Amino acid sequence: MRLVIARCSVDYVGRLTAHLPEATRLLIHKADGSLLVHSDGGSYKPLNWMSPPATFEVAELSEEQQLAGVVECWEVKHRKSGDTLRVNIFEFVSDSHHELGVDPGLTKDGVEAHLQELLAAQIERLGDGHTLVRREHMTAIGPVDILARDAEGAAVAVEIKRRGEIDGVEQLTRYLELMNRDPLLAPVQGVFAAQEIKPQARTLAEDRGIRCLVLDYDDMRGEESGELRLF
Amino acid sequence: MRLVIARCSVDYVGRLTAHLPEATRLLIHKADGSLLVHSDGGSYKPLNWMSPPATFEVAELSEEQQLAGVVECWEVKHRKSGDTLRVNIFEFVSDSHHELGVDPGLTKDGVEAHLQELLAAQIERLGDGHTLVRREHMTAIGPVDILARDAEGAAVAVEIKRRGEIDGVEQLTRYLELMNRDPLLAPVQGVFAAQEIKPQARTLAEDRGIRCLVLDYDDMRGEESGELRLF
DNA sequence: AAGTAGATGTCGCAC
DNA sequence: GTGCGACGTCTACTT
Repeated sequence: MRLVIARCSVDYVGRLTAHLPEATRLLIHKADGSLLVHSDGGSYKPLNWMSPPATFEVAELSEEQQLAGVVECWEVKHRKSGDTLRVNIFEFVSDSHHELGVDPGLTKDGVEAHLQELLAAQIERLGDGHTLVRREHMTAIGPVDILARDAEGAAVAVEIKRRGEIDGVEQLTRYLELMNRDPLLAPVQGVFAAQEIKPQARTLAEDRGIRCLVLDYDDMRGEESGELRLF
Repeated sequence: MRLVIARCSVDYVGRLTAHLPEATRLLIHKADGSLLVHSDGGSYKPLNWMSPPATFEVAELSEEQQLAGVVECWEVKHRKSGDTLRVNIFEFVSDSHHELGVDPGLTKDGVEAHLQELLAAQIERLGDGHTLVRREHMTAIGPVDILARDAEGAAVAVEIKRRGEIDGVEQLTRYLELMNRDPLLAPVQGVFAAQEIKPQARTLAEDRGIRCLVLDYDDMRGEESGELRLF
């Protein structure tokens, strides 16, 4: 990994064209050929970048570039799409190289999968007398998170999200449309379950007769550990 | 901006919990308090990070940490959400600081906005005799990209995307539902226009009576410059 | 290879 | 601030 602090301007030509005027920035050139251009602010997204796999080349300086004060020009090109990042360097402030080796990578503990697991185990949160049929019930257009039956034995399809937004309601609507054509299931009641449901999503869901259920993650985890203690 | 190359492990606790085992990485600590943890590969997304605004603190080392060989522990906490990133540093390989100043920022030329502009100017691409009513026609749930009328004077609502996927069809469907309740507009014909339309999106659209129109960006730009030459 | 749904998405704009 | 759509989305996973 090469780290360069330099006064530079940057031009990107690819899916769009973009330009960064001259300023001092951090340039990160990774082992896989990718290049990141970072400023001292913003979030993790670079001002501009080239993703791997890419080729890195120090380009010949045109007379125009030399007159403008460019001391080095980098041309980073994507191997497949041909997208190009051109960096005009006016001054090197710092330039270093470090061997990092291959990273063991991130391990994460998801939330949505855990929510599904918890709700399947605590299915009565859907309402008294509810029973679980199965998780990931397959339909022609994809799996419904949870299929259950209410106290009267009627089918209940549950879509689980960490944050409930309109997209999730649309998804559940498509499932319900399909499932309600199946005489063995119909009528199917829809439940939109999430840690947090956005007002617009709730309005859309309720307008379509879909019930909204806010899941308290901490509470559910508490109940889980409580159950564990009993055994 | 502080740049540190260090052998470290990282733990994130926030919307999810995640862990990075000990390895040599690049740590970028920005002026706004944010921290990025990068490996020598992957794309522009860091292995782990904390977005601004955040507080940075060098934490006391527990006995356990000292025994494990930790020489310094950073605790970076998000000011609002309380999400925390803890970096255990086992060895400093490099440590430097640079003043970058405020960045003038990126200027870009978009594509979707340009497509809308071009289609409005070349409205006959919708079909012979079509006329433009307006761009960004407001409805109660948001603006329709283009409202036009066909040769017979019937309303045509156009949704434009760079890449046409199912979401876009759902969006247009919602607009059409609403617009078809307006006696001044109904019946409204839907057109889903994009540089590229995914098969599933096309199937869904056509199933709902929405016409699909593939836009040739280069061709449209060519016609635009051709028109410019005439004047 | 292509399609789909999720993301600690991030970013920018309108209300 | 919240809502909402776009993004050079990226990414992992399934078909």
